[in-house]
Amino acid sequence: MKTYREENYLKAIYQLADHDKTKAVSPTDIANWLEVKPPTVLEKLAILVKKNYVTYNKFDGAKLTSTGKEIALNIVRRHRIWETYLYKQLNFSWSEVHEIAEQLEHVNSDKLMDRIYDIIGKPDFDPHGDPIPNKQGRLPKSDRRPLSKSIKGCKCVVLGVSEHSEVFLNYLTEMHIGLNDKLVVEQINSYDDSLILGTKNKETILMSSKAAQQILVQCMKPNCGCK
Amino acid sequence: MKTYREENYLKAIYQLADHDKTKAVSPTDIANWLEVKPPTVLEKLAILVKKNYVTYNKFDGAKLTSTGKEIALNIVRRHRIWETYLYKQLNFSWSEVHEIAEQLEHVNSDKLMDRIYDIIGKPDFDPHGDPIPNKQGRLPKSDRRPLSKSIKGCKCVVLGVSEHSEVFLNYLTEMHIGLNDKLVVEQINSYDDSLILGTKNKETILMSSKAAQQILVQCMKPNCGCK
DNA sequence: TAATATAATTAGGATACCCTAACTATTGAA
DNA sequence: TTCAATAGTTAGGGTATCCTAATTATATTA
Repeated sequence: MKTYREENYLKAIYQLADHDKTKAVSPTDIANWLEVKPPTVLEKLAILVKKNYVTYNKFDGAKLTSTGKEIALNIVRRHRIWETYLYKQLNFSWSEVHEIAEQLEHVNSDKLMDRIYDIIGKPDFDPHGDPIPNKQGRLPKSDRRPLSKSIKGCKCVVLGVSEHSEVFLNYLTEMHIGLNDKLVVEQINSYDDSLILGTKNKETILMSSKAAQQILVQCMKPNCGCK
Repeated sequence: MKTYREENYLKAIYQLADHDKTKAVSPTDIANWLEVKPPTVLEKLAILVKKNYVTYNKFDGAKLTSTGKEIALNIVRRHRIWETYLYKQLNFSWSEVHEIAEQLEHVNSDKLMDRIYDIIGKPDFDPHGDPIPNKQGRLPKSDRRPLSKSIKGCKCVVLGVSEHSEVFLNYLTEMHIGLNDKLVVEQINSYDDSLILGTKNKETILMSSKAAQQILVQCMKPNCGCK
């Protein structure tokens, strides 16, 4: 029996591991992520280990087993499908969809997910540019990389963001930067790595390195020389 | 804090009271409805009473307070809006929608409900003729009454059903009786209160009193004399 | 490296929900 | 009206989630 909480623990472990692949997922990380206390996490981890969804030890942290990963990716799939649906079909803004999808992702009906996925046109990526796992839990490939790794002169398309906070998303909206927009890197200030960008409206904007690290882009030409 | 279970208890009390307005809603009724045992219900009732959502005593049974009724009607509203949406927009069959709506009704987002309600065209009734409460918890008026209360010669329109079981809905389909169909009561057998009905295809069918009690109709003439 | 800060863990509790078994009150039928 | 069936209630548990406080282990840093 997978409860709503259990799904959230597995998803949290997946997302934390995905976010920083070099770092072990610690009980404290999970606790902060889910806004519970570490002992609560320890207790749940013991259960997840017993169910063979997770392995855990102090040094490697929590790791999903293949079964656990399958469940987590299914929730991620549902989440991203719902986000796309809310954005494309129900006219929610980029910054609104996450919270509602957090609830909808736990609705258990494969048939419903199939219908929704059909309607949005079976995309490989959600409106944030995050890949939608397929039913088998496989992720589509992409050449997305942070905008901060561009070289001068690079022309690229915005495919997503790494940070989903409302503050950041609102910042992008104010800057008139949205999904699938084209950007041109006109200048890179070597002092602080800030970028001067040309945007779709022929505006020229200055962007900090911090922000550029969170924007995921793909070069428009195959071997443009970006890292 | 209203949990998903709590919402279900309030909805159950509302629906049981609505279904038979003369009968007190007993703990056993609620237990059967929610598929739990009576002591579980008693325990929850004590909590709901303390929260002032419900009053309870052995003789009057469980009754919703105005606060409790408001919550219950909001859940009913969500449920019926989702059912309509699943049926009209996502092409689910009537027998499929209930189970999925049971889950979706607990998703908490007024904005989402507003969008969904807009898309289905802000109807007052769901496809089965059940009234959709407005945001203030007020039910749209209708003169729906059981077909079984018709007098001989009555001409009426089918507006809904009181029973939503698959068996019953399939029976109606077989009998070629659907929403908005016109019926004429040609004869009433006083022995068992069964009815002889004229239907849209000029068929004549016999219907038991049991079935007629579950079909909700409205007379086509204002003062036709039906009870 | 010793002192200190941080993380992991254990112990002990609380609440929400759900149960069975036993007891009491009510009702309904002989 | 009395006895048997049914409904309501109480007592006592169980699991899932979550907590605080205290303890132990690990890391960091002066």
